[in-house]
Amino acid sequence: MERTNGQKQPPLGKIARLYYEHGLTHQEIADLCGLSRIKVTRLLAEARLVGIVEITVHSDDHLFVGLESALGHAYPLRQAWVGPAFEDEGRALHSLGAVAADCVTAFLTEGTTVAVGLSGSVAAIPGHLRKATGLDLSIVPLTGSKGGVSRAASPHELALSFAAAVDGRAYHLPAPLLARNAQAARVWREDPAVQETLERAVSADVLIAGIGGTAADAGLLVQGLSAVELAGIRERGAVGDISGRFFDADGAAVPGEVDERLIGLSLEQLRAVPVRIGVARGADKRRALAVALRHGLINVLVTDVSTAEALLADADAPEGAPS
Amino acid sequence: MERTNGQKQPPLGKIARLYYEHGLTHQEIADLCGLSRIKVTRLLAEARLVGIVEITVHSDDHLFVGLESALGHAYPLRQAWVGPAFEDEGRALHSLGAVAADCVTAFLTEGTTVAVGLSGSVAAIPGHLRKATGLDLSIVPLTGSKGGVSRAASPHELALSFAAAVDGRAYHLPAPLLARNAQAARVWREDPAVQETLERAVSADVLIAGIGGTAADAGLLVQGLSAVELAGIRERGAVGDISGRFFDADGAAVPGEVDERLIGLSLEQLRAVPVRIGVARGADKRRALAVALRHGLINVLVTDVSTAEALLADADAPEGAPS
DNA sequence: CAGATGCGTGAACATCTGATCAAAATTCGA
DNA sequence: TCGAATTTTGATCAGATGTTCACGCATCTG
Repeated sequence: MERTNGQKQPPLGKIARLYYEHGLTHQEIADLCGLSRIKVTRLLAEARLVGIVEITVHSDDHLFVGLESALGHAYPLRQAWVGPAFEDEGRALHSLGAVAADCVTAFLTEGTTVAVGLSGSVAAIPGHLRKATGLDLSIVPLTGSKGGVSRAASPHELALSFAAAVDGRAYHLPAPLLARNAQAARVWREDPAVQETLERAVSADVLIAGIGGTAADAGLLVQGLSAVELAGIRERGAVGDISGRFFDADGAAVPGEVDERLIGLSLEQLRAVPVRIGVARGADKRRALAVALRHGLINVLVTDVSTAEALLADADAPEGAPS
Repeated sequence: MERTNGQKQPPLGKIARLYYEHGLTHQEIADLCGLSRIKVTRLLAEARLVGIVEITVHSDDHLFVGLESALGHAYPLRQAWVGPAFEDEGRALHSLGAVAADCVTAFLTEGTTVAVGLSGSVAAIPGHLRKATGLDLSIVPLTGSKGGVSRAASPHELALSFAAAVDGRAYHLPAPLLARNAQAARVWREDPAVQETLERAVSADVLIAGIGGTAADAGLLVQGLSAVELAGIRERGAVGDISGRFFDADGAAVPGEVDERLIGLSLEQLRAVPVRIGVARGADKRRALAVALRHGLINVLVTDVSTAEALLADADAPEGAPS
């Protein structure tokens, strides 16, 4: 009718530029391009999502310097990164991912190998990473993959996302997270491809993993276990897990059936990685985090303000169970 | 001196990051940092201004492809860059600067020398340029500097801004734009420092200048002339100027007292630069632009939609003076 | 020292933006 | 071919943002 050129989808770049560089309002762009305002709003959102629009903050400022250094004194840490706290779980995850992304980025240098664990928090990272071209980075999964519940459930998928985001190379660990039984697990571990990737993970420079609690929904791993299995693990003293390996209040491995079925690095092997970044937040994780920090399972902490404050409180009352 | 709420000025980087990376609202940041919402709004604006926050659009899309290619056919141009049109002069200038910045950037390669002319439009560019590190760029003024009315009035200041923005090296032309008289101008031109910079300008790879009209307020140069001088120039057939050199309807130089007093490249010397970017918009400039384009004084055009359309109309009615 | 001038601040307002929801269009399957 | 499910679209509205204005505090000036 009136529009002679209104047929094709207008290029995102044009819209984005009109908005961000030329300062037109959504409405003005809509009029100019023959679209509805809402459509422009959505196209702009897409442009940001896809990465056509990139917003960078050039600054080394840390967000909560005080808390970060306090944590560094209270626990044996190389670094702590603290982000804002949120009521909403979705926002919290998003934000934590942003902090974690800044954190890993700080550890990337030429040829760095990063091992990634299975964790919802870790899955939130790739979206915030920015290309670090020319660094020749390698990304390795820490464990096998869990049946396809959600995308985040597979460290392999995660490794791919990371690799795509930072322009690195991803390796595959062709095995399930949990084998049917101890016997099957042993078979998997003998697979040469599995062995190769696990070795690569052991010798990684940086490790990034979530910390799981032992509450029923505190972590992706826990969610894959039956109530019975979980109860057994708790009975044996487990307070949390890192990359699928449960540990007790002394930071020691918790043996058992689940542990034998799991395909991935052992706690001792994890310790071999010099930089061990733990990402977690929330009341569920408080106990597990405190232990992981105190016993050096984790080296670098990424968390939010409220968890950080809780951890500082725990540090003052070391052994007494905080309730 | 510290305020009662005990907060020192919080770092811009923190605020910017909370907003752009973590998605807090201004209000939330204000509460978190103990500031008023408005203050946060202002700090964020400052962060963008200073360049702590950088918004990049990764796209090669041109804004008005149709107009740009039409101009390319109607006039002997290498390229045309067209931006949106605005009622408001301030916005128009800002926007034109953004387009011009994209345009010059497209011509920057290793070791490029850019010569910058005296122009309000050109002055709007540096704010939109982004660092192109490692290119070893040189920025040279095309003319001497005008007495300190506004910052934009000095090509030297401009060259410095450009150089700072793209991380290049700026050269100085230590001379006034207009000498007291022809005699004084000759003396200035004999100065070795002046000669050296002028030579550098003549052999520049890219030239970027505004186009001035002959209306009383159409251009920075014109504003510095007396009504009598201006009348004289118009009588001799001048329709506009580029970098201080007036030209007539045939694109030929307009000699005279002003021309002799001016310190800067001649029209012929300007033509020696392979890429000649002209930046201008508005009804005032229409006439001058059409001539400059038709006779190849300018090689690459940066303008806005409405000026572009006017120029296309002029191209159809070549010689008849459009009034 | 009073008055003038400029800068920084926050309140109120106007505008812009993004989320929600319902209608329309499209695709897919029977 | 029709209908159902899914996606796309636009209207409405709540909330976020930015601008304007008036005030207070500081410094400058006579």
